[in-house]
Amino acid sequence: MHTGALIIRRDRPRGSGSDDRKLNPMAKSFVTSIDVAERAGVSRSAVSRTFTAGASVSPDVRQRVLKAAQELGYRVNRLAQTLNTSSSNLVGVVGANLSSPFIAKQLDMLSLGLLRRGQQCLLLNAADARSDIAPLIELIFEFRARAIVVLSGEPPASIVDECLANGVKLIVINRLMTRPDTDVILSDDILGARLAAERLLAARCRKVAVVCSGSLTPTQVRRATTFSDVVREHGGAVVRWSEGPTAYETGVAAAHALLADEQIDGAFCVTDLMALGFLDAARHDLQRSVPDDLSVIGFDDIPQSAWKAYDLTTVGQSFSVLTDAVLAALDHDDGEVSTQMVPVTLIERGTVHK
Amino acid sequence: MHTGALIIRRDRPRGSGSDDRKLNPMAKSFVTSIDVAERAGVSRSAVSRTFTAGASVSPDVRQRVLKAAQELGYRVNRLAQTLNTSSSNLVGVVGANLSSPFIAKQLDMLSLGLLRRGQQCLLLNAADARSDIAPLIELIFEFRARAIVVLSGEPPASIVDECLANGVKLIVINRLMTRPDTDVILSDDILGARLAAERLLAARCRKVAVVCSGSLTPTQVRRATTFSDVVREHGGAVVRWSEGPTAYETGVAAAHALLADEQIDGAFCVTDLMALGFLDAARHDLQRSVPDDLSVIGFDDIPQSAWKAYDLTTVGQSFSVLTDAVLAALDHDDGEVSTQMVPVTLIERGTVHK
DNA sequence: AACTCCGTTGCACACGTGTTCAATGTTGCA
DNA sequence: TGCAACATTGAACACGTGTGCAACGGAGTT
Repeated sequence: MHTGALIIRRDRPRGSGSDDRKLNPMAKSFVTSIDVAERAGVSRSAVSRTFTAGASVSPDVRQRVLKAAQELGYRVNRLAQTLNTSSSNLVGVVGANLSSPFIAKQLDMLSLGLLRRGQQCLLLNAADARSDIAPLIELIFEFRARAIVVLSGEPPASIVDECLANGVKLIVINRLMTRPDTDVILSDDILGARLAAERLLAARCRKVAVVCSGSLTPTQVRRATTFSDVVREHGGAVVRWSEGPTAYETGVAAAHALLADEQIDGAFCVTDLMALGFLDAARHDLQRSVPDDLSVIGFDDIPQSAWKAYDLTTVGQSFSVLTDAVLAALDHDDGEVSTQMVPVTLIERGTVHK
Repeated sequence: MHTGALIIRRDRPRGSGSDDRKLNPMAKSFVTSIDVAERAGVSRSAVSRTFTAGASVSPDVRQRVLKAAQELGYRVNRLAQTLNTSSSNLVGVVGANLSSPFIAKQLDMLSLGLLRRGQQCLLLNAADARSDIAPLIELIFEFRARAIVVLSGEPPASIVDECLANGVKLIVINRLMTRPDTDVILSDDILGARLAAERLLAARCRKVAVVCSGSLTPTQVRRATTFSDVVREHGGAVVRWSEGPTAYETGVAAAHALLADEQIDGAFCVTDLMALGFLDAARHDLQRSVPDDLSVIGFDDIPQSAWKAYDLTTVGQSFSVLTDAVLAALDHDDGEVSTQMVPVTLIERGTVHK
C-alpha cells in the first residue's frame, strides 16, 4: 500500500551492545593512535613510526604496537595524514553518462588502475553531458585532490587557472583544449575518420550519412568533418545528422530520418552506441539489408559492437592504451604537460560491403 | 617507434609564472583561511563563521571575507573540516565489473543521487567478482567514511563487526547476509523466478534450461533454484548450467553446450547479460528461431535488452527504486537496520512464444 | 677508559578547520 | 542616565597525524 515502490521490513537487532573490544562503551568514534600507544605502553610517535615505511623503530616496540593495533582495530586516519603531509592520494574523476558503455569501460579501467597504484578515486557524476562541471571540480578542490580526470564536459578557463595556481594536475580526455597548459589525451580522430571514409569508398558507397549527436563535442565534430572532407574529395555525397544526446536512440532517430533517402548506401556514426541504434533501425524498422544494401561503420569499439547480433565494423581505440595514457599523465612532474594521442585501428567485421 | 602504443608530445608552457594572485610566489599549496583572514583584516574565526551556516557574522565582515576569499580563490579544506567535526560526507562504494551494464547503471544512478544529497562517492573497484573486498573496505575505513555500499562481493563477518563497532553504515545489495545487523537491499528473486517459470510454462515449454554463472552468488542461486522448483512442480524438465563469469560470453558458451539437446524449448538466464549471449548464439550460431522454436527470458532489464536486435522478455527491477532504497538506507539513524525488497515485473517483449 | 657514532625514543610543533568562552561594543528599556 | 540583553569578535582548544630535534643508551674505536 506504499506509494508504489518497495516493501520495507525493519529490525533493530542489538538493543545495548556490551562490546568488549571498546574500553569506553559510549565512544562511537574510531580508534586513534593515542589509544594504541597507551595499550602498547609506548609514545604516540612510536605508533606513527610503526606505520610509516622507513621509520626507525626497534623490533620489540614494533611488535607490541602491531599487536595493540590489531586488538583495537586501529586504522590510520587518512584525513589527518593528508592534512599533515599535504600529499593526498585522492584523484577526482568527473564524468557524465556513467552507464554508457564507452564511459563505463573507461571508468572501470581507470578506477582499477588507480587502486593498483595506491590512489583513491573520488567519483563525481556530472548528470548531463551538457551540464557545467565547474562546481564539481571545485568540490574536488575542497578534498585537496592532487589530480583531476575529466571524462566528459569541458572545464572552463577559470578552472584551468585555478588548477595551475594550486598545483593540481588536470587531465582531459577527448576534449580539445585550446590552451597548451593542460594534459590532454586524444584518440586519433583524424586518422580514424579517414580510415572509415576510405573503407566506405572502397565499398563503392556513393552517398553516405554522418551521424553525430546534438552535443557537438570537439571529438565528434573532428570525426564528422574529417570524414565528410575525405568523402567529398573523392566525389562522394554526404548527408549529416546532428541532434539528440549521444545515445542508442539517437542512432535510431537518425536512421529513420536519413534512410528515407534510398540512395544512401553507407553511414559513419561517430560513436558505436549511435551506430548500434542506427543499425537496428535500418535492419528491423526499415528493412535495409546490412551490409548488402547499406554499409555502417562506428567509432570506439565498445564491447557490444562485437556481439553477434551486430558484428559492427568500427574504428577501435584500445581502452588499455587510453587508461595507460591517463596513468602516465598522473606520473608527470609538476609543470610537465603532455598531449598523448591514442592510436586507432579499423576493426573489420560484418557491417561493410565486400 | 615506441613499444607499440602512443605518440607523446611534450611542452612546458610557463617557465616562471609571475602569478599576481599569490603573494608568496614559491608556495604551491592551497589558500587557507588564515590567508583570507589577513587579506580581509579579520580573525580566522570570522572566516570560518562566514562559511558556516547559521553562524553569527556581521554583514560587513561577511562581505569583506567573501571578497577576499573570491580574490584569493579560497576553498574550504574538507579534510581538516572532517577531521575537526568528525562527520564526513564520504560514502565508500565497492563494486566489481563496473563496465557491465547492470553494475554501471547502478553506479551511475547511485553516484548521481549521492552528489545531489551533498555526499561524495569514494569508488573502489574490486577487480574480480570473486576477489576479497575486505582490504577495500578497510581502505574506506581509513577515510572515515560514514557509510559503505557494496555492489559486488560479500563482506566477511569480521568487516561487519568492525563497521558496527565504528558506527559505519554497511549497505549490501543483492547479497544475502545471514546476519540481521546489516542493511540489505534485495530484488524479489523468488517472485521473479516464479514469474519467469510460469511464463515459460504458459508458452508450453517442456524442457527448459537455466543459465547461471560459475560465481554462485546468493541471488543467482535463489533465482535458479526457485525457477527449477516451479518448473518441476508442473512436470517440466530442467537442465542447469553454472560456469564462467557473469558475462555475455558465458551465455554464448551455455547455448553452445545446452542447445545440442534439440528438445530444449525454453531458457531462463538469471542475468540479462548472459541472456543476450545465449540469444545471439542460439540465433546466429545454432540457427534456432526465437521465439518460435525456443523461448528465452532474462533478469534485470538492462538497457541493451530493449534494443531492437534483442527485444528480450525479462524480469525487470526498477533502477530508480533500487537507488532510492540505497539512499533511504543511508538516512537511517544509527542502529536502525532494514531489509528492503525491490519489486519486480515481467516485461513482455519478443523472445517468448505466443 | 674515554670518546664517537648510531639506532631509538619522546616531546613538541605543524597541518587547517569548527567551536567554546570570555570580552567588547551596541541597542533597548526603565 | 543606568543597566540589562544581545550581537559580534578574537583567542584558545581540539581533531589525529607525521616529523624535526634533542636526549639517551649501547656498541665500537682509539
